[in-house]
Amino acid sequence: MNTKEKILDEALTLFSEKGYANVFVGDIADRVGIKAPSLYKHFKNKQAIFDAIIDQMNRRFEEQAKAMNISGNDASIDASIYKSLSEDQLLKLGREFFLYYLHDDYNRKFRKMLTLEQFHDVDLAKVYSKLYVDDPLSYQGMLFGFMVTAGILKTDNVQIMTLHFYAPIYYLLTICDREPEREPEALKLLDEHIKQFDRIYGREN
Amino acid sequence: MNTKEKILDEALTLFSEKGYANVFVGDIADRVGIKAPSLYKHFKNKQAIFDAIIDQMNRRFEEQAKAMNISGNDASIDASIYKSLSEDQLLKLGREFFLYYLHDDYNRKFRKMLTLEQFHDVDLAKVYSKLYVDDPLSYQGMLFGFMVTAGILKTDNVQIMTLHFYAPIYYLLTICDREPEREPEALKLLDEHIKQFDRIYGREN
DNA sequence: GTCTATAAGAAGATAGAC
DNA sequence: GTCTATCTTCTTATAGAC
Repeated sequence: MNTKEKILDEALTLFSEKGYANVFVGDIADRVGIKAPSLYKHFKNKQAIFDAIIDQMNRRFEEQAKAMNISGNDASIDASIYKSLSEDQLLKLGREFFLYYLHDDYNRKFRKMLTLEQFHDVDLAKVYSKLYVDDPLSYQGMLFGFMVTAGILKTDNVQIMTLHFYAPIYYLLTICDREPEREPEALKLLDEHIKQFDRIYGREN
Repeated sequence: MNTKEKILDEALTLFSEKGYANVFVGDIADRVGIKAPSLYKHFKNKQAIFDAIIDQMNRRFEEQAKAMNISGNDASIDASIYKSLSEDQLLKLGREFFLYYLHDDYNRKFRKMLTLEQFHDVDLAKVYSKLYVDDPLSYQGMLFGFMVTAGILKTDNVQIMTLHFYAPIYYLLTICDREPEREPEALKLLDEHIKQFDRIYGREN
């Protein structure tokens, strides 16, 4: 990893814990192993570091979205995976999704940073809403839509069913971001949530 | 309102929008209509203002909890209100609860301030979790418990049922805190959520 | 309790040598 | 690209008059 990347990496770590205003250029430099003035050879100023992190996330996200479109074409293939979805499979998928977002360093730090900066301006509010509200809901909603069509799930309001699936997961994620020691408790609730979700919306009903 | 109270009030307004570190003592003084140094006659320093806001919230919360215990004694009276709960009544109650927390200035500002400061230290994390995770869930869970006993609601896992009720409400609240212009959309989803909740857990099933 | 003046220090950023 | 030295500005907080 080159110096520029290392700066972004360490800055993200600090921003996610302390918030932009509480992180000093010197703190970032310390962690990178250089002096503060050297940092200005890589970025115009402190704000440019923050902006670069946001840009980087947008790029990664678009790549990921593109990769999903390639693997899933019109996403009906993604749904076909779920064609014969047992409760155990649903649990496994839910847990994997949850633990990935919780434990993946980049995802966790970026989410925490945005949490602290979401009210700072309209653009950041929109980024937060896109990443953690609208996109997960519309993607998950699309998958659930296919599953309803396939008769795996049953509902007359896919949007609300998706909200019922996703909102508790989001809620448990915010608990663990704030108090990581509550992860076991959250995982237990996650399992019970998914089991109950399956009972409510699954084939059997 | 005396000067000390006005300082707390204006400080909360600013902290909730910009975060503690981005608010300067002079900003608070400006809004109060005094000069920065005068502010130090009322509070030892900037941190003391923040701490006083937290203390004030704790006091208000304890008063409210006490008032609920008096009016509801062992809370079984609260539950009796819901004895004959129609979908319309559930909708009305849910909407009132949601709009109160969203529009009440003190609640909204305090919640937004804590959102921005929740990772700053363990104490603030605990305050956030108490106010917006554990207490709502245990209080709502208690009410739902009575309603299950009374046969108004049906479930074999009250905790998860409560999570299914509360998590979407929390989720919609965070959307509106971040993007107030999305309130109509959130209210529509709130209504559909509660209707669906009633269909899932209500008497009829 | 409020003011003006000011101290004290922190933090962002630049200059210029290497 | 990194460093030391330094500048500038901003911010908290105090001193002391009224």
